[in-house]
Amino acid sequence: MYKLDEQVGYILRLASQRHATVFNKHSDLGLTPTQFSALVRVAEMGSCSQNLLGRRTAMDVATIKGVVTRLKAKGFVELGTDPGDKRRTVVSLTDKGHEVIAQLHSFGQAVTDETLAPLNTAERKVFLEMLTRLT
Amino acid sequence: MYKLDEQVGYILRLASQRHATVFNKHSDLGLTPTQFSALVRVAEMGSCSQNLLGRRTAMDVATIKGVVTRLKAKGFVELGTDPGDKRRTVVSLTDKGHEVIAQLHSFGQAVTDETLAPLNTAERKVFLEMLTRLT
DNA sequence: GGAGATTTATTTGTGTACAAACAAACGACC
DNA sequence: GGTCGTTTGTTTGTACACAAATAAATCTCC
Repeated sequence: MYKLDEQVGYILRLASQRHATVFNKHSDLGLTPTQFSALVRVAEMGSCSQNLLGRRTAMDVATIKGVVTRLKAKGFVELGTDPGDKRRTVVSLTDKGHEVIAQLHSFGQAVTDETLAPLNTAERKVFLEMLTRLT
Repeated sequence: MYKLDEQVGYILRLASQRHATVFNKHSDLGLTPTQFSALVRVAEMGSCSQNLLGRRTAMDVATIKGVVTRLKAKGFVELGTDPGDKRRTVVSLTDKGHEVIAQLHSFGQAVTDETLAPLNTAERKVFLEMLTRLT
């Protein structure tokens, strides 16, 4: 018998909502989970095109446009044009962006730890490995 | 060293996106995952208030209002007022809604099976049990 | 150097997701 | 029956999430 509560898609939504709650509880830089991901990824990459950033953070071109716009408005990134290709918008961190990266890493680790709190260390490893196979 | 690709929140987003892709690939009634959940839940409950439906599908009051509006526009549900409490909007299935429920159950099962395809039967059980503990 | 395919980005539209403000209705208490 | 707290629902606003249409720019081929 079909039960909504046992469907992986439905449970994924509930788990994501709880993760969002944990994220918002800890958040103090006014960033959303999506903005956080984009910012952390720009820091990893040093600077990159908007399109590549979207692809490296699993965001649609329209979505990353909005996220980058808001990160710029918040002063964490600055935009430029690629001298070698006028189509490209180059995204890089501002000084302010650089300053908060270490704090974002700590914050992100705390969110992950609290989200995974119901699982022990061995379970976390198994769970993340399986979840990753579903992506 | 902090890695975005290893954070549970980020991986949950990727898994949800893949699930959405699987859902859209199979979908032929023009329903979104959220509308599907709401419709299947109304069928389970026989009829219920909009507020209860929202709570039983983990949707905010503003969100369930929109979802119910669209399900009504698509002809799957009808709305009424609770004679015992004028505040309440009662949501129930139309004939059309009743007609598609068996099909929705099959479709939902297919989506779940395909989403979980990278895991074997034993792994699925373990995974769903752990995922449920994170909700 | 012109044509055509592809890439990058913007814009518009639809559908969530949720916070917050607001209003009608209900029930408990006096 | 009036007050107050709570419940249910609507509306507005912000932030995604993504499809589709559009345009500028690039690259390849002729």
